[in-house]
Amino acid sequence: MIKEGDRLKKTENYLQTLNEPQREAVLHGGGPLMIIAGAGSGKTRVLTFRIAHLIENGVDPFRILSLTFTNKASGEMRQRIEAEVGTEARNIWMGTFHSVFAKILRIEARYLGYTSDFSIYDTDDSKSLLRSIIKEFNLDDKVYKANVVYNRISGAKNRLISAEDYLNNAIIQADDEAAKMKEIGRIYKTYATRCFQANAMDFDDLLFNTNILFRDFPDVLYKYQHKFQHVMVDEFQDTNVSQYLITRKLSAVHRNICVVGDDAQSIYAFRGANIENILNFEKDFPDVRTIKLEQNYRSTGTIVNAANSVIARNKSQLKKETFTKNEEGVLIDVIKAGSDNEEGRLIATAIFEEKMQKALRNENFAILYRTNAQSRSFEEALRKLGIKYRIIGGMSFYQRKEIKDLLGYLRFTVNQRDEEAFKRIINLPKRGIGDGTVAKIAVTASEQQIAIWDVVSNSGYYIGGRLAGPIDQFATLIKSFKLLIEEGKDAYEIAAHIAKTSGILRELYEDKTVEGLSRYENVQELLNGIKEFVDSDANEDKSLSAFLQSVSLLTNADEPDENEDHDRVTMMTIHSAKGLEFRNVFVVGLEEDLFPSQMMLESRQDLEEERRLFYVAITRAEQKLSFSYAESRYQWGRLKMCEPSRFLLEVDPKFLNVTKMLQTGPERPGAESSGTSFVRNLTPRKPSEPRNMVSAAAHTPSSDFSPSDTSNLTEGDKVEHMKFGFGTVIKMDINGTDRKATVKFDTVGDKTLLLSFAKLRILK
DNA sequence: AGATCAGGCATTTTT
DNA sequence: TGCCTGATCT
Repeated sequence: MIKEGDRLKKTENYLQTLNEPQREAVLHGGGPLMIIAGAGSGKTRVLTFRIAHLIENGVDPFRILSLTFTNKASGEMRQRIEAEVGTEARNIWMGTFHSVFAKILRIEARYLGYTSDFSIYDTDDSKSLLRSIIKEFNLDDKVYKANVVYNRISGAKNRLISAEDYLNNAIIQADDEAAKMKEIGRIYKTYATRCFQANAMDFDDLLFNTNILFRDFPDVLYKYQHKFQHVMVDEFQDTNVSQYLITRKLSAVHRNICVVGDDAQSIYAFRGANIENILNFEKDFPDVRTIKLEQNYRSTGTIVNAANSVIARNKSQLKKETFTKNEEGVLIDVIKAGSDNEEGRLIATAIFEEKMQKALRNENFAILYRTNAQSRSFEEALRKLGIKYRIIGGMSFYQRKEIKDLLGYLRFTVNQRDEEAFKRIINLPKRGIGDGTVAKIAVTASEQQIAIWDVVSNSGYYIGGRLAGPIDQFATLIKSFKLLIEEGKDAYEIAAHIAKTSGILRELYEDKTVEGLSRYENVQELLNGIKEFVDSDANEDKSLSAFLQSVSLLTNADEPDENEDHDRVTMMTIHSAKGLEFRNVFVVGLEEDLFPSQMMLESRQDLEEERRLFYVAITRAEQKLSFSYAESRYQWGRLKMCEPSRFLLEVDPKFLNVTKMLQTGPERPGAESSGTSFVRNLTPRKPSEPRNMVSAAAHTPSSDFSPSDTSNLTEGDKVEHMKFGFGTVIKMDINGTDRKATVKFDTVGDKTLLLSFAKLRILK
């Protein structure tokens, strides 16, 4: 326990390390406060100290609500506060909007007609439910695409528009009519009903229902309004209407609301984030104290100024002048590559050299791109140079089939009304219950007006015949799992038992392929994660239900730690890079239509948000920044010629070092070349590949490529390249047979490199 | 019920 | 190009 005297000293100590506006933000006692915090302005330090300061001045941690954007950010902040004030920090209500309000909904579920064991549907579950509704309505799924419908409904929920409101809103109906999707309202309504019947909430419901809860049950609102003496919101620029209304209501009694954000970094409008929230905050709270943190401690002068020169072009923004007292630093390298593959190689080489010259570590570097699909060429290049990397994003651990399968069992064990979990596991592993039978169960349930589980658990009565056997087995299995919950077993004990007993683990264990092994390991990894959850002191509730609630809100930024070595180059989208910083940053793929994204320009016409995204990317760099773009790129297996991005051209040229541009032209179709290769590493085709193909790898003097082929291609076969066409058919002679192949190649200087996969087929 | 195959379609970002 | 879906066969 820290003594009172020590505490005071500590406060004084950290206050001395702050600049004037930072200190004011920390010391601001009550009343609304808005902190506009530029990139790298020590925002997290201020928030941390502010909360620590409140606690040191006698505010009960239980009465502080602190909302952050990611689980990771909240975890880190909690740790830092703990370092200041000790274990009391654990009692702060801190987390993402979704996790905090899921927790509250869990406590108050009965008010809304849910049980506290409600399931949380992830995006996949939601879309799958939508697909089945669209099918049941006999609508054309090419017109009513699950994705589009989902986004429409999600957008409505984020603006607090219920299904009834949606149907009654003339403007929305006219919109849908114009888009030839006038049934969306009906779909929305059925979707909401089905979610409710399934005792399930989707991501948006967690916020939507919290609003309903606070609107319709004043007693509940009263309780939390009085409970939370201080409400803090980080990344305020990325909150949507639904989130904002919750925080406004919660802070209406004590009026101690502190929002922290940077309008220049608002990049989630596509998800309903409303930049107006930050621009209008002063209207909602006329007595707000606004503090601007404008000094950047993170980056060099060049980087800060370049970022400012970009964002200055945006019209809608608050006035703010970010500056730094750091040294000017080096110019921003601009790297021009002929192709995406060359871009990969140039960046990898640049990292390699920089690492050697400056004695840096891999973890000092980050490669930031607009879309996840761009990671491929960098992966290949880094691997070739033996540089370790990690990719954040893409297919999340929790989206893998095997993980969702086991979670499906866990969910259904906790909540037998969970329709999506049911569909997932009813025939897994295969137990002879096909689509037909599942449909029969569903029809019976709706005809008899009973729950699916009632049909399943009494299949002898409702279904009968030979189908009853396997269904009954399934029901017995689930009943035995439910028993474990009633016995009060913890999440790990139950999950481990289910993994074994359900046959999931056995099926994966018997799969000896590389993929099978890795799936098996993933399931083990999930079990480890559950064990950690149960063992952690931070979690009081160790029930399976509590675990499921927490796990469904994890994101790919919260993957289980690959504990091993941390020293890796980080690759991720710019969106995932928010809040992070790296010594050296590469912003890649700066091509028109890619960044700014063509889709964004077509659908939302919002160049400003794209520009803010660029701003976020630039300001991640501490010491050195590089931009790169390719003059041609593979997209959908096709070659595409690219223009440098308008954003790249917007950067004030005095900050740029363009001498690094490589003087090679773009890849051009028709470049002539010839050579000989020998087939090596002949591997059997994967089951998913077409029957008449065999994977093989050949070797050329300059590089590697791997053709796949039909017939009697054997190791040691001589392969002759007659001519290279770029991404076009080339003729080869293998064992006297003519083949056609698609080959990817790259031109560097005057050299032609064969780069990657070629599919060979016999020419007919 | 499950395996196989052909054809269509997609690629923006994520709590 | 490669993945997913739905139709068709066993």
